Amino acid sequence: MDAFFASVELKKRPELKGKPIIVGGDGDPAKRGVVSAASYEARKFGVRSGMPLRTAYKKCPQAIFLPVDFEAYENESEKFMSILREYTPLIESFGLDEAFMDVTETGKNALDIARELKKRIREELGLTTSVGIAPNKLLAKMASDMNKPNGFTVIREKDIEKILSLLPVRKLWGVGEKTEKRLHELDIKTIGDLAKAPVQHLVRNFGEAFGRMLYEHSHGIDESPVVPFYEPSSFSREVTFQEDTRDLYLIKETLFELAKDVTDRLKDNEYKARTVTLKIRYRDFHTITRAKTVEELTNSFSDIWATAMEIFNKIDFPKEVRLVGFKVSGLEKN
DNA sequence: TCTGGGGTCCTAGGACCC
DNA sequence: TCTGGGGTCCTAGGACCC
Repeated sequence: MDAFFASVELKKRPELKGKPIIVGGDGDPAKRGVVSAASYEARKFGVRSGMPLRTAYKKCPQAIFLPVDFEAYENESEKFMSILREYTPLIESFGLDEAFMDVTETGKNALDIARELKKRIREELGLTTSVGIAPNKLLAKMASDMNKPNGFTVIREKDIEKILSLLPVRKLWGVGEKTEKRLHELDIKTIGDLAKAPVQHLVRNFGEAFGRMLYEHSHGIDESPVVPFYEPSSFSREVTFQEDTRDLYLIKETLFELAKDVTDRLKDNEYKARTVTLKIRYRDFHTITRAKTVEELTNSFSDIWATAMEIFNKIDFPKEVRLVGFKVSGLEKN
């Protein structure tokens, strides 16, 4: 889905159409928060998702800043996914606004399906999409990114090398900022350069799993199946304070709220957990996590909070805190 | 100066067991 | 005095994705 959060906001307030829209935090560019989505009008000013709202404001002060309205996006996402489900049950959602579809067994032409989907989503939801069609998930994902917005991109088997080789390595799925930098240090700038590197060289530099993945991905190889449902492996919540604090009561109180929330979600989804993790991010962005695993699976708030306090009491607070987080993992279904 | 929130997966090291 | 090799579980941190 193109600029999904921003596009849903425009459905709520059509009079804003054509204006630069920035969705993020609680919609106040003077406060802490980052851009969750920016309309293409805002992107012209250099606004990107992940950017601090304050920075976005400097780049585009005339933009309309709106708070994140998850409920609205979840609703729209439901409608989007159910349209996809009419074509195949083999759908793997990836966040609220993306999905992989395996249409191999539908007996229909993938391009026809894609054309129909784009049309229906435009007509029924009033939203535009960018579609990628390819022999595997990796290439479909990269294809969908190539001609945004309103894209329609096909990568055929015979064109894989030609299409990949000239792209910067950063465009490869799984290569972020850090890996890009390390690859540059190895004089690897394009996906073609990466494809020329021997597997062993990559494994030595990036570890067994990641090295191998880089090798395969650079050759367009991806055998991973479309998986319609994953068991969750953790539930968590975290929050950044508007101002850094050393007030231990405030920190503990905030953790308490997060823990209640997470435990409610644990119960609602009918899981029990064995591990509790606290996360503290200090003023200088140094971040620590401290975990404890108990013998017995539990979903009882008082058990979970007791474990959290055991951990909490061992944590040092030598400097101000900007974020606290609470997570449960080691899950099993009730 | 600034750097959200919710997830996943991987690695390295230590404890422990046979 | 010198102490292997394999496996599992746990913790902490880091990179990446949307």
